[in-house]
Amino acid sequence: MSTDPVTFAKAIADETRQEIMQHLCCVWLSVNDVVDSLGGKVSQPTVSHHLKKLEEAGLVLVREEGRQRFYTLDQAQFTICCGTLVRQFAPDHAGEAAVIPIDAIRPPGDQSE
Amino acid sequence: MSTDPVTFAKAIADETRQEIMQHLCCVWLSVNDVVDSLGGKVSQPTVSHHLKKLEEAGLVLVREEGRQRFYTLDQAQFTICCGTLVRQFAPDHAGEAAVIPIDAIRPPGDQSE
DNA sequence: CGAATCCATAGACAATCATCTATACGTCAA
DNA sequence: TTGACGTATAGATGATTGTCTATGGATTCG
Repeated sequence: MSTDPVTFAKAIADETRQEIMQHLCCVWLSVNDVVDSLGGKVSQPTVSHHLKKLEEAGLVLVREEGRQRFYTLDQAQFTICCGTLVRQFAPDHAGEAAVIPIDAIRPPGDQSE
Repeated sequence: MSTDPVTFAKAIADETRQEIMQHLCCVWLSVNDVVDSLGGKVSQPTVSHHLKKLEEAGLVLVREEGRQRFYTLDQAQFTICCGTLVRQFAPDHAGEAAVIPIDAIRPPGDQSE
């Protein structure tokens, strides 16, 4: 149900897949829309393959409509996975910094710690 | 300097490496300590290989002491990477949920959306 | 019905990667 | 200095994976 950290990491550990995720952020796109958004970088079956990976990891929402399948990034699930990562591997920072701008954590020029 | 999301994801996208990260969380361990902590799962050169990967991704801190090398997980850097992920792929959730317990986001049995 | 469109699946191939054994390098101790 | 210890590196191998072309299944339209 809740994706384990290894599955989550493997799902997002590819440049093309992260590009796709970027394009699926906040919008619904059909498979061909995704193919077009990548500007001929990869073929349609390759896009389908990546979307399947993301779906298996529970990172996208799917809506079927006629002969088309629309995908969008599940931001809530993605956020949950990142939260799990932080709690598991950065317990000293859980509860504070996960979404704080970098400069707020390490001011420019800061040498301490 | 600041690890990009693809490099970060690839660095943590391995079960053995996540086990190592778990053991390096909040403590300093020598290479052999890490090998022992894995209970013979993998060999010493394999551990060195994984530690190198983590080091290249900027996820561990290293301290040399005589003929030993001590490693520890860089929780701050790890947290920064997770924050970058959330801002990039879950902008609607940046600023809120990254560290909120799952049940607070999706109550058990919740079917909505 | 028949053709076109959208997408998934199958199979092949190359690249990446996790792992091992063997070995080399640096450090410490006797 | 010599040997033991801790770690990194080199090279080989098997498994995984990203990508392609070809094709099949399902839906829509004329």
